[in-house]
Amino acid sequence: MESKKILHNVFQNIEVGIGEVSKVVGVSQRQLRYWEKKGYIEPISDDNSGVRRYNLSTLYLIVFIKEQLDNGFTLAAAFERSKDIKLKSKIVRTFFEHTFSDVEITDAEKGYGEIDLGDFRTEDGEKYHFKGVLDAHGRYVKIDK
DNA sequence: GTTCTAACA
DNA sequence: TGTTAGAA
Repeated sequence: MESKKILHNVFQNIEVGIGEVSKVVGVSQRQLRYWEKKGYIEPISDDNSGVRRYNLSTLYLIVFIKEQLDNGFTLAAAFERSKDIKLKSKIVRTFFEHTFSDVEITDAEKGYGEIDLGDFRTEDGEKYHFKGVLDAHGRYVKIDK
């Protein structure tokens, strides 16, 4: 199997118990159960033991909500913001799908390189090839027609 | 020892 | 929201 898929599988199958989540993220178990009752988070559903397990994406959600809470937002506001972030992330991911196919290192010492961003088209259908460049001049894009 | 629900503070 | 009780 392709290593990319294996990794994806690994991350997809990571499960964390409520105790560990609580300890690591700094959210009480009581809060976690309350958020669940409110419908903001959901444990992995496949087991009927009644013991809560959370997957990676839920863990990210929990961390995000915790951060928002620390920044003074209410729980409801935090959740709304998480939905916003999730949608935006999806848009970005879709747009950049199958890009970043290659990165050429131009200066290993200084950490410079060129990222192949792939082909994009304009509204009119004209195609361009983009490269993201990082060098002594900073970061910019190169466009080839 | 951990996690569960429910209830009280 | 914290904390505790008693059970699983």
